[in-house]
Amino acid sequence: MQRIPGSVTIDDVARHVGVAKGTVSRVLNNYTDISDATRKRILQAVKELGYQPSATARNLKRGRQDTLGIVIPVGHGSGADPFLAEFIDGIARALDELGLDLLVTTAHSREHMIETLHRLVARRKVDGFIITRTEVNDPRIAFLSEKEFPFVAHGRTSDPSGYAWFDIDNEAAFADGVRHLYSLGHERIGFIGGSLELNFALQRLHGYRQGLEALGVRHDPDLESLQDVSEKGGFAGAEALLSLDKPPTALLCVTDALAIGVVQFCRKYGLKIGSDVTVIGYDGLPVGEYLDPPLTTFSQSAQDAGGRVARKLIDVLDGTDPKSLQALAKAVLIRRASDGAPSMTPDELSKLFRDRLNHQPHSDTKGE
Amino acid sequence: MQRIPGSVTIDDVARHVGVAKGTVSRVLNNYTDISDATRKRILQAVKELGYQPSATARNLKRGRQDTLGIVIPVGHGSGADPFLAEFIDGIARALDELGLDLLVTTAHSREHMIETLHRLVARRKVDGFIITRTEVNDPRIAFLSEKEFPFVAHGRTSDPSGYAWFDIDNEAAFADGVRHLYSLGHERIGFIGGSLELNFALQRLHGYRQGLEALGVRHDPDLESLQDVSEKGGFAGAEALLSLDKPPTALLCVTDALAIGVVQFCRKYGLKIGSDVTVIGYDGLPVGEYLDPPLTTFSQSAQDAGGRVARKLIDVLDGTDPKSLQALAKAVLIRRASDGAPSMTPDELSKLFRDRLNHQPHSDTKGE
DNA sequence: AAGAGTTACAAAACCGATTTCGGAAGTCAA
DNA sequence: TTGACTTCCGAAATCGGTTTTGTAACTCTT
Repeated sequence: MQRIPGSVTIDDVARHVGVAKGTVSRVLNNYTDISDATRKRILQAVKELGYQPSATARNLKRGRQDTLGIVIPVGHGSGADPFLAEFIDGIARALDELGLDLLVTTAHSREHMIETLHRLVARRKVDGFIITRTEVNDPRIAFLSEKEFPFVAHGRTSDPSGYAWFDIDNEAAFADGVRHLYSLGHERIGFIGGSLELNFALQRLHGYRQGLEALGVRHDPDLESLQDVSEKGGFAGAEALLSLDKPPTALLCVTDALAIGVVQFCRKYGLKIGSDVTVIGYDGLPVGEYLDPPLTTFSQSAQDAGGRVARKLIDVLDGTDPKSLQALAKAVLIRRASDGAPSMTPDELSKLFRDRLNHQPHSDTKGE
Repeated sequence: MQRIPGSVTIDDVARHVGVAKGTVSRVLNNYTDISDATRKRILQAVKELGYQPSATARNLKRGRQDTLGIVIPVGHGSGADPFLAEFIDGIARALDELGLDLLVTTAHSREHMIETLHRLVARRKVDGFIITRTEVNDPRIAFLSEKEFPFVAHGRTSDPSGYAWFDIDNEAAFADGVRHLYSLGHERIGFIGGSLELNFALQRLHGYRQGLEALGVRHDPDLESLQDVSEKGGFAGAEALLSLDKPPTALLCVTDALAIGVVQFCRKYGLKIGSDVTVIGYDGLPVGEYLDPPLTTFSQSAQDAGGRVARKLIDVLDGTDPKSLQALAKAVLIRRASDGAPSMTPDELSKLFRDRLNHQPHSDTKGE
């Protein structure tokens, strides 16, 4: 009863032309056993009536939804993750070209995420999933694998062998980062990371250590601070590391958000970024460009990643073996202005910082 | 044939219990004419088999999709709009509570957007639409209104009488902004706006002018610069206005993106923000907090707006008269640190700026 | 104890497409 | 002519639910 008004069905078209609805369907789906004359009349009627087949009815019969799903984690009111925003943008663009749509849902906890996944799979609202921010042991991937439900991951898990994924070579990037900082003259290089359940955080930590080892330096656990992957976390991480007796002169952060927090911290205490303290982020977010100084960061084009991942998932749905759809890309270091040669030794930095701590902190905190 | 493996249907449940499938359906939909014994047996079987009804089949019969749609405009590779990201986040959170999902698609041009809208409506993939960034004469609203397809707008059009919307009182906000700047001591106040086809840009311009009028100042077209609503636009706008013979000492920008561009510009020429030049943005983006200095801005909580708009659309779908679902909210000025009393007169500012222009510009531009 | 109501469910129709099946009409070879 | 093939399309089954309709078996009335 409450039908959408003006919605024309295949029966309307069939009646209008005087054929069976099956015939209309065959014309629209390019079957060959239709005479040219009839085809033309039907096409004409379709155009006249503005008929478009109901996605629902078609899906019911076909068993496909032409829709992909993504579940994004949300914190408590913290605001959208800019990386994910770019990523989703990239997915949607890619899907648009293929006539598919993207279903976006949120989850506020790990349980909620699995629950949502479960619902969407069981109710068959989507044909496949895109998983982001993979964890070392990811319950989502376990769930979807077990259900044999198509999906693709952005990032790997501890065992990346059985599914399609796209990832960045995080180890290589961070090893490079260490080498880069070392060549700038930094001897003590700090690391601000995130929960080691997040695979990218773990990989970047490994890369950081590998980079040090390659230089013959033993990694110092004191220089590794694990925090919430957010601006607040970066702030806290900077505080922790710069308070050390022998603080690092350079900080390698696993995300731009963390790096932004570090910048905040340094600004608050009047430490000059790019000389007193060097900061490097990761994500290549556009925001970084507008920071003062513009943030040096590893870029992986979230948008591009979204597009790639979407296309991989389409391939999976088309029957390609997921195992053959695994790809590793390199991150590129975008040097802006937050890195440079150290202006002083760790000891001097420590002294400077303590000085600043005792004075009224630099008044650049927020007004009202 | 290519059915999702392990997908259990209502028939499976019915057979398992030994009842008709209609009976199962009635149990699941809380009909009363079922004996307790049968109800229990069916519920038991449902749990045992892990049955969840197919959304598609249900939708086909019900004529509803439990899905809302949003079409977001995307530029050419420019990156995601942070405001929209927050907005969508807010929508998705609200919908999650109600068991609805959000379909996100992109459109790269106005025509493409209408086309996408058309497709989604005709194929009935969504029950209603959320329209953002309304234009003074919005073809999307015209289209949906004519089709009598449910929708809600974030922002109004020139004739806002016939549909549901949520908007901010842009005029009031900008009039307030002018008053605020004037009270800080600014005599020449500039305006950096966007295309006047965007209703919010038009309204904010009106508000700006009203604010001036209320102070008995006649608005000066030279002080109004219309740009692309982006960082680049802000940069260009700042350049245009600060190059005037009598430049404004304060710039009111219609979005934070523009304000960020202004900050960039001032940084490049070594103009101190909050004293030499005052900048105020609009959107209350979290990013603004991390700028140096933190951006003073009108906040309207994109996330909150998303939630409100979503709930309004639900109400429309539930039969509430859209005309009764119109709401105007106030923007709040968040004072951070980019506004302050002018440190000099327009003439002095002009001289200072010309000086800086002739020297090598301050070297804070990006390194490679 | 007969007619009137309930109760509790089975059976069937329906939503709007796609796809299978089968048959009428036309074509061709024998 | 007649049987065998095509060509073209109508009829019906199907996807997996929801909703309507119908009815057997009880329970009340009076």
